Amino acid sequence: MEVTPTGYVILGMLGWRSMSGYEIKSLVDYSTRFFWAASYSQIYPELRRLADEGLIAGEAKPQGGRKRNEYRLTPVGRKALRSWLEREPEVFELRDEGLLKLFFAGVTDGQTAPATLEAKQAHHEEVVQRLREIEATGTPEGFAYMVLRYGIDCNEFMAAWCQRERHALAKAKATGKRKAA
Amino acid sequence: MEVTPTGYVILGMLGWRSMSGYEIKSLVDYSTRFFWAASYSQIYPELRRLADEGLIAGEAKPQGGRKRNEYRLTPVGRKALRSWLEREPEVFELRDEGLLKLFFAGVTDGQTAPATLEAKQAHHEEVVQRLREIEATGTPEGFAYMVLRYGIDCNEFMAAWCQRERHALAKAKATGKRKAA
DNA sequence: GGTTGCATGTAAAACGTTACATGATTTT
DNA sequence: AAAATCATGTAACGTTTTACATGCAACC
Repeated sequence: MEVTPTGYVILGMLGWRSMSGYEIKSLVDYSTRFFWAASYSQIYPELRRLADEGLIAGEAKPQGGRKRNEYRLTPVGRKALRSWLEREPEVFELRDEGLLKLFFAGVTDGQTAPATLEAKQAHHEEVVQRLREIEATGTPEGFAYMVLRYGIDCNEFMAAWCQRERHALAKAKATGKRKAA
Repeated sequence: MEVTPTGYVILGMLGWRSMSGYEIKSLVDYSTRFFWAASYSQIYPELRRLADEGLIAGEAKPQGGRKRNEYRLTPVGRKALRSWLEREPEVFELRDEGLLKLFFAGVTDGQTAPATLEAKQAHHEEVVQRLREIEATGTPEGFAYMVLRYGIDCNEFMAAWCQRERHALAKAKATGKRKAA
C-alpha cells in the first residue's frame, strides 16, 4: 500500500469522478499545479502501480477510435484517500530563486535588489491574473474555491510586499542614505 | 561553466567570505533553508565541481589537528555569481501538502478542512517563531534582513488567513449552513 | 492539409533526501 | 566520561523534469 506523493493527487482527483490519466494531468495543470505539480511520466506509471495495488481500477473506454483508459477509485482506494486526508500535512517546501537573489544582492552594487523585487512582483501579479481567470470561468466546488482564494490572496500579498520594498529602496536612494553593511 | 541550482547558494555564501563546506551548510540551515535548502551530499560534490571549473578555489586550513578545507571565490566565480544575480529569477516552486488536503477536503465529511487549516496555521506560526528567534540573535546585513522580514510577514499572513477561514467555517457550521456542492 | 487537442507511454538525466561511515575537538 | 560540535564524504534510494516517440480525431 505504498503511495507516492503524486499518487495522492491521483486518488484525490479520482475521488471526485472517474477519469483518464490525460484528464488528471489537465485538471492538475488547471488547479493544483501552483502548489502540487505532476507530469505524465509520474502519472502514467503511478496509475499502473495504484491499479496493481487495488486502490484504483482501470477500464478501457475508447472515445471513437481513440483508445482511452478510465480509472475509478475502489473502496480500498477511497479508504486510503480518507486516511491520508485525516493525517497531518507534513510537506511544505518552497524554492524561490528571487528570494535567493535578493538574499545575496549585497555582492553587486545597486541594481540586483530592485530588479529582482520587480521581477518577483511581476511574477506574483501574473499568477494572480491567471488565478482570477480561472475564478471567472466558473467558481469551483467548496474547498477548491477556498484554495483558489488562498492563491489569489497570497500572491497579492507577496506582490504588494515587493512593491512596498521597491518603494522603500527608491526612497532611501533618493535621500542619499547608505545602509550600514 | 555549468552550475547546478545548489551551486549558486555556494557561490553566494562564498561571495560574503571564505568558508568550509560545513560552514556553508550551517549558514544555509540558519538562513536560506526556508526558501532554498541544501544538504551535505549536494554541497561537497558541488564544491569539487566548482573548484574543477575554477569558480572557487579550495585550500587546506586545518583547525588544530582537525582537517578543514576552506573555499574562496575566484574572480571567475565572482563574475558567474554577478551574472546569475543579474538574470531574472525563474524558479518558483511550492509544495504545500496542507493546501492539497484542503483542496480535496470535500470527499470526507467535516473534519478534514478545519483540522488541516489548524495544522497549516500552526506550521506557519512555528516558522514565524523560529524566524523571530533568528531576528533576535542579531540583525543580519541589509538584504538578508529584508528576506528575513519577508519570511516573517508571509508566514504571519498565511497563519492569519488560516485562522480567518477556520472562524468562517465554524460560523457557517453553527448557523447550520451547508455549502451548495 | 495543417494545427490543435486527446491520449498514452518510455528513457535518460537531473535533482534531492536519508542513511551510513568516520574521526577529531570542545564543552559539559 | 559523555555529549555536542566541527568536519568530510559516499551509497542508495526516491523523486521529478525533459526529451523522445506515437497516433487518432476534430476543427479550420
